[in-house]
Amino acid sequence: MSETRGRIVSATTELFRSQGFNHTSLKQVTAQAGAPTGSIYHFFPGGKNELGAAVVRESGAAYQALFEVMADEADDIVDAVGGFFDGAAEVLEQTDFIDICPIGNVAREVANTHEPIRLATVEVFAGWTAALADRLARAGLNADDAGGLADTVISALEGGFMLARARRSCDGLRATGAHMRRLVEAALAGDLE
Amino acid sequence: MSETRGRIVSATTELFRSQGFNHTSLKQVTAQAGAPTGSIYHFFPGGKNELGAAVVRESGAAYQALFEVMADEADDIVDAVGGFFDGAAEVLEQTDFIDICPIGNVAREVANTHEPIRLATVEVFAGWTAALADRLARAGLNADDAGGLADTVISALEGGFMLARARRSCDGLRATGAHMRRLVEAALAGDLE
DNA sequence: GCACGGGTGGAGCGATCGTTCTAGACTCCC
DNA sequence: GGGAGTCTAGAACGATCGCTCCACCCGTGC
Repeated sequence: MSETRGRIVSATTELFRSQGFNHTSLKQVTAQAGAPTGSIYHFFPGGKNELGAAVVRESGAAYQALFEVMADEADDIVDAVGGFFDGAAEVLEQTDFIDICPIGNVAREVANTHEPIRLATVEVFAGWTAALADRLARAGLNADDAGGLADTVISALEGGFMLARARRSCDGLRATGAHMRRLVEAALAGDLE
Repeated sequence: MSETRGRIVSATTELFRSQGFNHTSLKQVTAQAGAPTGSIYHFFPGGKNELGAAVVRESGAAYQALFEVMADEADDIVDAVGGFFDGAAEVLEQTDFIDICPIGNVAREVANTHEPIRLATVEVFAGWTAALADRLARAGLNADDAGGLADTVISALEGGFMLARARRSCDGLRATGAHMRRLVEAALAGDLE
């Protein structure tokens, strides 16, 4: 409805990307969004926690939509997985290693301290792994194996982000993507057990 | 030398584990360590940043030493990798998902905002991947492949921690460990290219 | 023209942050 | 015994935190 709400959410998303949840202040949000404090509390009466949860949910949904589009365009699920890692590496390099997944940032920060936001991250991860597992199952994997493999790919992606950003190099992330590609390939070929 | 310094570092390590860098206040550190503010600034004149960097470096070295011991005791590098994931999952469950790697927590928080700590995380990751790559190379892998595979395993481990802690379940972490085991096995068998 | 409600704008609250500073206790060498 | 240096102890500082509160603007329905 209101475009102000959208500006607040996207400004906060950007700030979470580069500084995480705890290091982002509402003053920074108001400055970057060009919105006053009152508007934040108008749209998010629960304050920073509610805003944080909304950011996690909405940008989580956006990433999932992006994955679906890329997977639809790819030749098969193997290429889709490999392409997602390569695409992420490219974006990371182009943005000077700032444009990292904000959900992963927040997830490790709040898991023990901000229960409502933790639940939002769980929802997002569940959506991602379900979307990937579904495509793996449609490619021929049984449901159990598809779930475990999806968890592995998402774990490697998030951990790869962490390593790439710390090092300011995407070499490891690309190598990880290549290994995930290989892993999916082998699983679909029936080499899993 | 001083046991107070040790108490400060280990108290901070515990706090970083469960709340990360930005959410940990020096007041909490003094309370948990039973040491006054003055002592923190005596041992770490650079304040919170210097303390944080020391915690990253020292607990990073401790994890590396643990890995070396486990790898020495394991039958081979394949079992060592698998065992490390399983051991981590067990510890996570026993500590109600609190005892997670503090370096990974801090790494994503500070990568864009606290350069000295970021450099400490880079050093630690370099030590870990070098230690793992060295064992992979000794098992027969060429140096390039060993480096890429080590990055993949460390990424999957850290990402697996993130997922496990958010979900409060280690199922995905164990599945990821099994896949890493399989990946190392395949690489050593020469199925890499 | 007027009342009303969604939304804007920002001053100011108490609490807490990282840090500084000074005073004192303890240990060791002269 | 005395002086130096190491370490402990915590009060206090300015800055900043998340948040509350209220005055105001403006489009819409009557």
